[in-house]
Amino acid sequence: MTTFRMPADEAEARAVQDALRARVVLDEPGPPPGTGRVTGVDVAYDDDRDLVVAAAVVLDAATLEVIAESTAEGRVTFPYVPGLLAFREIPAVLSALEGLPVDPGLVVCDGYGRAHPRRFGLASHLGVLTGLPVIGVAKNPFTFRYEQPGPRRGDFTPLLDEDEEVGRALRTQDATKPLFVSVGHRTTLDNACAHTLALARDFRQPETTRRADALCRSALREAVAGGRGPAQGSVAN
DNA sequence: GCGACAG
DNA sequence: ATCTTGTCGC
Repeated sequence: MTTFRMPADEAEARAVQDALRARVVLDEPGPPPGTGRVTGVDVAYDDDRDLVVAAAVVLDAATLEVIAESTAEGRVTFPYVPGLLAFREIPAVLSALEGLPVDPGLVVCDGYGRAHPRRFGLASHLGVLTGLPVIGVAKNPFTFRYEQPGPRRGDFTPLLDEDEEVGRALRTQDATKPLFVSVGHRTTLDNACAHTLALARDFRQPETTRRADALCRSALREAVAGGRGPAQGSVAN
């Protein structure tokens, strides 16, 4: 596990991305969908109180039942800058992952992996730092181009930066807006899409993202209501 | 120079 | 991400 260093400014952050990009592993297929564990991570903010709360929720990949969950509070240490989201989210996400009592298996995060201006989005960064297989599932296409996929669940089209396929626009439910899937670390794009579809069995968003989103939001509300400073907690089933 | 821009 | 009422629908 590589240690995270907070860059002093945006130029340094971009340099870090350029340096770490070489460590991304793209020639492993990753774990097969429907087996082992899958973990969703997400982050909620209260910028006024300078508070950030991350959540990690581990699911059984076959049943989508919750196996374990963990939250971590922290202080906001980096602004939101398009292309530099990882520096805002990763410190709290790493803390939440470290609080888990079990191995996370495949990690699913909100945002991008290779679908990034420097091919090193949040999912890639998190993968390199933890060594875990990671995929990125985003709700919008950022700056990339794509053709509208077919109307049915499972239909997809390439997400393009110029002529390069950096991800896919994937329809996870009939007649809903597509999600944007890209590889983070130690997975292939085919496998990342297969996992996303398996996890989006009942809703447009993957179950991992839904659970992590709900957990970090409620943990943030509790932190604000209790007026507490940064704390951490986890539970297992 | 201006606008667009994951969460 | 976050600020927010009512409202359509299962």
